[in-house]
Amino acid sequence: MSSQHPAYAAIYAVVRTIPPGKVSSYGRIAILAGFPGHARMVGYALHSLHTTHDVPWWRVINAHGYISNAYHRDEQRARLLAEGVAVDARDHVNLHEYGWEAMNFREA
DNA sequence: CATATGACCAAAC
DNA sequence: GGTTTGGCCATAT
Repeated sequence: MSSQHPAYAAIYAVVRTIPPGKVSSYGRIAILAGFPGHARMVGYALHSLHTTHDVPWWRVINAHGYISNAYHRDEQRARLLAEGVAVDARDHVNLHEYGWEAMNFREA
């Protein structure tokens, strides 16, 4: 792998942990990777993936539940829909339904 | 080394 | 629902 920064490896590892049909946020990934508050680094790390398809980058959206990716939002929406995640016409995902366990405190 | 920009976030208005 | 502000840090120039 050609990770520029050591922290990227941890970020990628956490993103790979997201199960299909679920989504998480940049900030939450940063916390799980051991870098609370460094959400921006997560976004940069995922952007750095470019063509490397080792990581399910499409399962990561912003904390508001919206797709933040301006470059591949169409592809990201299509991939999420393909996994069963309902994406709104405004590229919005219901975090209460599809949010990953790590950010979903009510499951009972 | 200094600035600007960015797949962010939370609080405030 | 929207915008603005301050904060975090990696890259590019």
